[in-house]
Amino acid sequence: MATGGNSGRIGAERTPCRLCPLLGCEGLSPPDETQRSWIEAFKAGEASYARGEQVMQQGARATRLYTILEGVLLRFRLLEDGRRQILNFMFPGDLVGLQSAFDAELAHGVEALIDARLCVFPRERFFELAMSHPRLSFDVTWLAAREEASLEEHLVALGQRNARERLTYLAVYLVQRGMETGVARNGVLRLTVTQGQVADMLGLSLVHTNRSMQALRRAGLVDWTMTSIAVPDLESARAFAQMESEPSKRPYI
Amino acid sequence: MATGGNSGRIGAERTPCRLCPLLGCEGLSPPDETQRSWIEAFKAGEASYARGEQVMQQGARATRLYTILEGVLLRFRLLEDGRRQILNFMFPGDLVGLQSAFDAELAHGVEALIDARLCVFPRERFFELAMSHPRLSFDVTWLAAREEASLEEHLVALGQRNARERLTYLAVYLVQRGMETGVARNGVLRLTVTQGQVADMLGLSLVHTNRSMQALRRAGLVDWTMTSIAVPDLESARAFAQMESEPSKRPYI
DNA sequence: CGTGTTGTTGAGTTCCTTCAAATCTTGTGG
DNA sequence: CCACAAGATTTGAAGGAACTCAACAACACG
Repeated sequence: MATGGNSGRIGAERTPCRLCPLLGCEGLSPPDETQRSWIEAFKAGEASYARGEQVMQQGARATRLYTILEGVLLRFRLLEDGRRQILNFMFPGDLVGLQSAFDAELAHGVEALIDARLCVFPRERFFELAMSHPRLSFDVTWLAAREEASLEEHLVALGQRNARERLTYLAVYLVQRGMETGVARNGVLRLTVTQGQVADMLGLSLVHTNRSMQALRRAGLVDWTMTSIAVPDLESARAFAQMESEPSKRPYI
Repeated sequence: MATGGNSGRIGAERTPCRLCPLLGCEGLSPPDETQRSWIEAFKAGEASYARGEQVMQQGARATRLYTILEGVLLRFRLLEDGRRQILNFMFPGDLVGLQSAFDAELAHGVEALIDARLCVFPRERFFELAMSHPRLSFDVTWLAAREEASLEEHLVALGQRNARERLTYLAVYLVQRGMETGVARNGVLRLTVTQGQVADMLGLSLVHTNRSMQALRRAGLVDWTMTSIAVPDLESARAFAQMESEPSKRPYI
């Protein structure tokens, strides 16, 4: 882990958009013919990253824009003294590096939580695309708004909930996103998230995260292990964490 | 306060866009001729809200989209048991109700922190605008990305900082935004934000918020009173709260 | 077989919360 | 203009949630 090396080269393989793995996802509404062909023209290639590799470096001025074809990434922010805050987890269909499309330097880093395959778009053509294809641009805004909604949920969790509530909140959030994107089934998400990562996401210490997880496991609410996150009863977990709304369908690039 | 009544009627007054008060703002880059005329055509009128009035109701399905001409709003999220999380403060030039543009029901409420005047756009024509004026649509995406960046900052604050750091963070954030939008000068923002509101934003108890404020006042870092927020030395305050980047300029609607 | 990462457990401390009550402000109506 | 009510700030004291420090066990990896 923490290999540091920024490999993730653009590979020769190039899945044609009509075979895009995202087409099979429940939670996504597929683009129409014309859209697809334009996306295909916009696409620069694909890139693969191994678990733990950096996809984007905080502070850098990114030149690419990505869509996740498969895998899970995480976005985080580092502070000078070494503390870090994980901002969000990113699933297939999510857009990576929107900020970078607006020429500012990246305020966060992105790394692969598990092996991932990304679809690459050249940043400099983003503006061009937005101008020539308002419909796609609109969808991008939609995605941005949805990401914003996620962050709001996280904010509510950090601001208003205690450790155990935060943990169940995050478990439900992840399992839910996993189910939408075909990564999870039956309330079980097979994904390796270390307790350290959870702690950095929820603003808790590692030790307290550990103890709270154990409490939730004993209570039968959330079973978060090294290799998977399981929420046996989503409804009661939602009730425990005071969660309400379920998310809606979305378009994708 | 908490007048409850949702007045805020669309008034007869209608500032022509070429006299828009936002044109005077340092932090905003003005639209060109064609853009302005299209915005003007899109505009449905203006609405005024008194301090404490609800602009948008959580759970409702909003029919309007707003831009703030003057005043400050706050966006919040209520939980069933009465807890509330303030998500963000909104300043002149900000877009209110973007989420509602995507037909989902509002996950947050919006209320006027001080008397405010808003520019009203009909929600149902938003899509139409996006399709016919990609440039403006692009700017909206820009705004959404910028709001997202704010939320990320808040998230870092709640997740990684202690009470006093959070308070100075918020003070700096507010004063900075105030200066960009012409509401603040010289590190002083004349704005009534109650300690209860601060507590609800930062995820702290009212009592602890109070004591931490006093500590910061004694330390000379932040002087947060009933009527204003003052940060004598922005740089040392930033250093204390471990803040780094300054925000960039932005377009507006 | 050591080395590094992750998970687990114990003990003591700090930060923050809760409860409760007093003071100060603000607004309102007589 | 004063009295009163409602809201906001302030202060004290006690309890609890979460943190730090420290050590050890389990596991993967080369």
